[in-house]
Amino acid sequence: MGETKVCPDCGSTKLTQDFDRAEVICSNCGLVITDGIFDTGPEWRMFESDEDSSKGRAGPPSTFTIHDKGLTTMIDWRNRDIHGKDLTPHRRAQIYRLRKWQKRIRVSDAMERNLAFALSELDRIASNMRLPKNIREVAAILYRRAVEQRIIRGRSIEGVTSACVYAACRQTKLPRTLDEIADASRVDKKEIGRSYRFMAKELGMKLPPTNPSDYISRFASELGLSGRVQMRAKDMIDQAIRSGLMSGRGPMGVAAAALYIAAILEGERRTQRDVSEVAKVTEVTVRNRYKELQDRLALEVDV
DNA sequence: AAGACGAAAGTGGTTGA
DNA sequence: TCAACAACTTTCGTCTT
Repeated sequence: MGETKVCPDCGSTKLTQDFDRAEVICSNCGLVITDGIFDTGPEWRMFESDEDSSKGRAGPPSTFTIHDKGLTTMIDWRNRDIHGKDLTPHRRAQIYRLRKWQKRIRVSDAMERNLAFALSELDRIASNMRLPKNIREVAAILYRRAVEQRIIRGRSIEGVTSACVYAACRQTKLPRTLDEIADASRVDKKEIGRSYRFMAKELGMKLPPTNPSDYISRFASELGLSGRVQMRAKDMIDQAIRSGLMSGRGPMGVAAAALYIAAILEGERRTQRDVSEVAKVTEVTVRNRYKELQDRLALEVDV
């Protein structure tokens, strides 16, 4: 690995090798560079056989308790055998070594258990929200890094996983709102936001503020609008942003308004109510943004 | 009757002292 | 830590299609 590589996504040269798997990861955006599939399956499922594993994903994972089912053997500290007799020196040395390994295994065990829970939680949230696989992968990587950086300390696992999902969505340019994620998980919006901000700082990921355009395709398909409308809406947003307007405005409101106007322009009118519903803002906000867009961009919209 | 509009008061989050 | 502030929401009455 002599040649210097560059992240194809963000252009950063800070690529790091992931520990236990032969993977190169961009430390800026979390993108996996090598095409090796990031398969979370085999590893974290550990030794607890395949029996129920974690495909069933309803409700709180029952696997949580199963993890140590009969598997965490304790080695007694007394140097006696089951009959209470003393052990031979040879035997004692052997037991000593066993204890040592027991300890070591248990340390990594705790981490693995943490990961196991977190990743199944991650999967639960992600499938709740119908997120594409690549987002889950990015989220999983972020979580791994969060664990390595000791970020979870003092924070709930669920909070951090939710934050990972949120971050992953944004990185992938398919942003979801904190509310949406809060709905899909068991953590409230506030907590997710806190965890996210902390993570962003600690992991040094710089995410640009959400671009309203990123919402367009999702909203549009939810409203059954054509590609032409989407194009038009994105154009409008680009124009507005480039001329410095719309700053400080909520991206979803902007997206909603642009979509609303574009739909009218293309003869696919939707009501303000419908648009505001998918964008999770109120009609009033749609109206306000739409007014601004209208006279700031000098659009002629015959309503 | 449904949708669009806008005023006014209320809410939660950010910012700056 | 607290108050000021802007964005956004809620509510509601009126106008338009």
